[in-house]
Amino acid sequence: MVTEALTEDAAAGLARGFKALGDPVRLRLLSLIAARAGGEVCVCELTDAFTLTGPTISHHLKVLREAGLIDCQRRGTWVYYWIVPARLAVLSQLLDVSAAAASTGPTR
Amino acid sequence: MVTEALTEDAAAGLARGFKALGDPVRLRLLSLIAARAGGEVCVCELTDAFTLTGPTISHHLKVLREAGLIDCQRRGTWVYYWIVPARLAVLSQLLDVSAAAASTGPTR
DNA sequence: TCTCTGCCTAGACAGTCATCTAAACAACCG
DNA sequence: CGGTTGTTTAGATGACTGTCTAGGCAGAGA
Repeated sequence: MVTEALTEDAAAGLARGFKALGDPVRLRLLSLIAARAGGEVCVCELTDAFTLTGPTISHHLKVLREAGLIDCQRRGTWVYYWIVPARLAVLSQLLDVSAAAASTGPTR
Repeated sequence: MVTEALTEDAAAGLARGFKALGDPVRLRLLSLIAARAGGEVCVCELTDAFTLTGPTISHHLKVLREAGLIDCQRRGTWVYYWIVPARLAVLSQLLDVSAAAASTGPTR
């Protein structure tokens, strides 16, 4: 099992991802996009799900995008967002490995 | 597959966990504790691994503890910290499920 | 009891963040 | 071309965060 302590650089990269997830609004945005049939969601639908202003939603989407968790494309009038599964998997795996190491006991 | 959108309350609880992970120092602390043979680490060892002051490390440990990710106990002079695997597993699973939903296509 | 060491709390300070309003940009449609 | 709608950018503001220094509490040992 790979349970080495993180290097400073690795921790910084991963923390950027977790930090983006550390806001209830962004988590719900991610969840709304992930749960979406077709995998793509228009911004207007996301905005409707909150009592926040458009610019605020736009800001949160930008944070998620800059963290590599989602990506987007404009098609005509509308902008569509989707999940980047590989990035989520990396973060998930770190937690999974740490939890496993802790619950199954010492590594060495 | 369970890929419902998160409720506001659920998102708030989960975000508290991810927020605690969203700092490089805290991520490294968690990793150091998880990688530790025996599952427990003394604060003094953690402090030595950083160029930060004791109070700063203490602060970060408190944040992790209040997020339910670690727990601690004083035994004589020293305080020992350990991972709470169940909490990490919950966060890991959320990401895993979202990634899976996004990569395998529509849920319905 | 006195002192030493390990750890935490309190308070201060600079930097970051979530949110808003106002304004700009982009695409469609008359 | 002008107007309407969807989305983002810019700037402001109040709140929160990471870090420090100073000081306090807890346990061990002389």
